Amino acid sequence: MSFRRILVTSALPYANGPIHLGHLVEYIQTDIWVRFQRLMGHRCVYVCADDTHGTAIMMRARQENTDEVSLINATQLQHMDDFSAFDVQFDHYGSTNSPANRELCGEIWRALRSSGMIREKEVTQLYDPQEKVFLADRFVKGTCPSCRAPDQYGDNCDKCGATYSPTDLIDPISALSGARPELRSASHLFVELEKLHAFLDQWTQEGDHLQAEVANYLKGHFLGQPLRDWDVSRPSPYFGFEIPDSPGNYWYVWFDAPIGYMAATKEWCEREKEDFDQWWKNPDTEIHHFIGKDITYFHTLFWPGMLKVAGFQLPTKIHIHGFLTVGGEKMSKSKGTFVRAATYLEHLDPAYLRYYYASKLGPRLEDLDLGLDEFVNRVNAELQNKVINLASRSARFLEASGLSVRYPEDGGRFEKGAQVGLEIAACYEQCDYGRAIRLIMELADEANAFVDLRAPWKLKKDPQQAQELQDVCTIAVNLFRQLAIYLAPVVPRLAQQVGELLNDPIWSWEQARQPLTGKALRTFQHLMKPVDPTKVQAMIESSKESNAASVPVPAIADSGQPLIDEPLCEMISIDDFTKVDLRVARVLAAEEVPEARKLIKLTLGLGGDVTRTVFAGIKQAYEPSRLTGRLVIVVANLAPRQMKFGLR
RNA sequence: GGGCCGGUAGCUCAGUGGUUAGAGCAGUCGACUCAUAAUCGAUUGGUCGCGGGUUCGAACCCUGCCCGGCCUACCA
Repeated sequence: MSFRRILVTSALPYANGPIHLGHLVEYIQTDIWVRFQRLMGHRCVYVCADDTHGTAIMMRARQENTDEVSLINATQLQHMDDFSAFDVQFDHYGSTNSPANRELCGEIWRALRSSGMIREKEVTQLYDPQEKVFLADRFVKGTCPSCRAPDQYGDNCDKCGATYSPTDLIDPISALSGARPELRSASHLFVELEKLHAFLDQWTQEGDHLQAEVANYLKGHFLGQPLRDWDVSRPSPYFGFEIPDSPGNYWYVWFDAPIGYMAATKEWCEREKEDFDQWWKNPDTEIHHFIGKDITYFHTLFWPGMLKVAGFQLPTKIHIHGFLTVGGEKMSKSKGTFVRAATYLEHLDPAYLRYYYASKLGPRLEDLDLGLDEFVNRVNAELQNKVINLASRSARFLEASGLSVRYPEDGGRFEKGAQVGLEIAACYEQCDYGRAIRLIMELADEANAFVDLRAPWKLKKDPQQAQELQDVCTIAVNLFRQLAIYLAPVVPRLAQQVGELLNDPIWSWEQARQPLTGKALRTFQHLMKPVDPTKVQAMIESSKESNAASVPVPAIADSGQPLIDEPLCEMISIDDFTKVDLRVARVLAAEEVPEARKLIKLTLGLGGDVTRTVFAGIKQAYEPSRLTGRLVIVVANLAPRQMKFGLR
C-alpha cells in the first residue's frame, strides 16, 4: 500500500441560512471518506469554508439591519457548531471573505487576463431603483409571458415550464422592494470558456475524473456546442471582492467560491506550517471535491478551466451526489419540508443519521430518500440489534476474566472477516457505502449466529467450562471489534467507545486483521440507545413550527359559508381608510383574561415608550405565552373605551 | 422539446447474457432466553414497468412506448 497525499473538500455552504439535513448528506458522505482514508494510513486533509458573497447576503444584511460581515461571522459559527455536532471533522473551516481568498482570486484573475480570456460586454439587466441594485433573475417576479401565470420568477415559469429572460415578464416587480424595475445596462467581464473547449472535452471525458453519467451529461449538454462566455463580474453595489483592475466591479460569487477551497487550504497551511504548493501544485497530491448535482457545471467546466489557466493542479475526482428527499418528496425551503441540523440534534443522536445515510449512499448521482419509518427501522434493526447487541451479549461475560490470552480456534471466522475487510475497503474507496454496510451486516449476522451456536449463557452455568466461555466470548468480542473498525468511518464515536471498552484505541484499518487477546475489559456500558420513533415525530413537529412562515399557502377551495353568515360591510371611501393608522407593534406582554371566552390581553409596544393595551379575540387560536415578542399589526388610533375587563 | 438517471418481493436494495432471480427489513411458524425483546432456524412472497427485436439462452444487449426523479448555464 503506497502512501497517498489527499486533499478533500465539500461544497461551501452558503452563509445565508442554517445547515439542514440536505446539506448533511454531503458533509457526512465526505467525512466518512476522509475518515476511511485516514484509517488506511493516508495523509488526508479535509477543508471547507462558508460561501459568503453575493446579492443574497447583501440583501439579507439589509433586511436584518446589520452589516454583511457580522451576518456571515455569526452564520459561520453556527455552521461550525452544526458540523462539529455531527462529527464532521474539518482540518480547517474558513470563509470566502478572507484575505487569503482575495489574494488567490487576484492571482487566478491575473492569469485569466494575461492569457487573454477576459472580455468586456454590456449587459442590460433589470434594476431596482429603490434598493439600488441589479436584480438577478430570481429577484424579479411577474406574469409569465407564455401562459400568463402570475407571480413567476424571472428565469422560467413553474406553471408552464417556459424559459425566458426577466425582461420578458409582464408587469415585473422587484422581489426585494416591490418596486417596478427599470432596464439599465452595465459593463460586465466575461471569461471566454470556449477557448478551453478542447481541454474540457478531454478532461471531462477521459481519466475518470467524473462519474460516467456526469461525463455523459456534460457531453450531451454543454460540450456539443460552443461554450458560452461566463459572466464573472457584477457591478456595484455587491458584497464581494472588488476587481483590482476594474474598479466598481466585483467578482461574481461563483468566481470566488471555489477558490475558497484553495484559500481554506492556504490558511490551514499557514497554521500547520505546510507548503501550499505541495497541495495545489504537486501532481502527486490527489484533490477530491464532493459536491451536489445542482452545482455540477460550476465544478466540472469553469473550475477546471480556471485551475488549468492559472497553473494549479486539476481535481483528481469530483464526486457528485443527488439531493435529499424526505418521504419521497423533494425537500426545499419554500415547501418547508426541511429539518435543520440543530433541530435534529435536539431530538436524535447524530450517529443514527450518519449510519442511515451511509447505508443508502452509493457511488452514483442518485437522490437519497429519508423515509422516517425506514430510518427508525433500519438503524434499530441493523446498527442496534445486530451490531451493538453483539457486544452487549458477549462483553459482559468477560468482565472478570478479560480476553483469552491466545486467540481461540474460531472456524476461520475472524480470518474471513479480515478478507471481507478488503472488499469493504474497496467499497469505501469508491464511495459505495451502501454496499460496504451490506457486507458489514452479513458479517454481523454470522457473528450473531456464532454466539447462538456456542451459547455462552449455557457455558456460564458450568464452572468447568469457564475457559470455553472465555474463548467463545473472546471470539465474539473480536468479531464485534472487527465490525466496529469497519464502521469507524461512519460512526466514529462508536469506534471510540469500543476502543475504550477494550483498552485498545481504534486508529487503523489494519487492526481488523489481528485479533485482540489478553486484554482486560472495562465495565460494559451501553454503547448506544435505539431510535425512539416518538422523537423522530417530535423532530418533524418542531420543524413544522420553525418553518411555519415559509410554508406556502396550499391551494384550498374555501367554503362560502362565512360570507353568508356575516356579509361584507358597506363600502368605505379611501379617506375613511387613510384615517386608520396601522402600525407594526411588538407584543410586550400577553395574558389570559380568565373571565373571557375569546379574549387575550395584550400589551403592545409601538416603539420607544409608546404602548397600547388591547384585548384581542384570539384566545381559541393562540397560547398567550407564545405571543410575547411577536410582531402584530395594530390600529394605533382607535379611540380607547371602557370594557368589562379594562380599557381598550 | 432536448438531455441524464431510474422502474426487480409490502419496504430498502443487490444482481449487466448462462442452470429453478437474491439479501435485509416487514409477515408467518418454530427455537432460545446472554443481551436495552435483542438473537437463531425455517418459511410465505416477484409474468424483473409494457411491447417488439437480437441470441441456443435476456432482469441484463438493441428498439419503441409508459411512469418517476433531476438538469436544461450568467439562480444561489
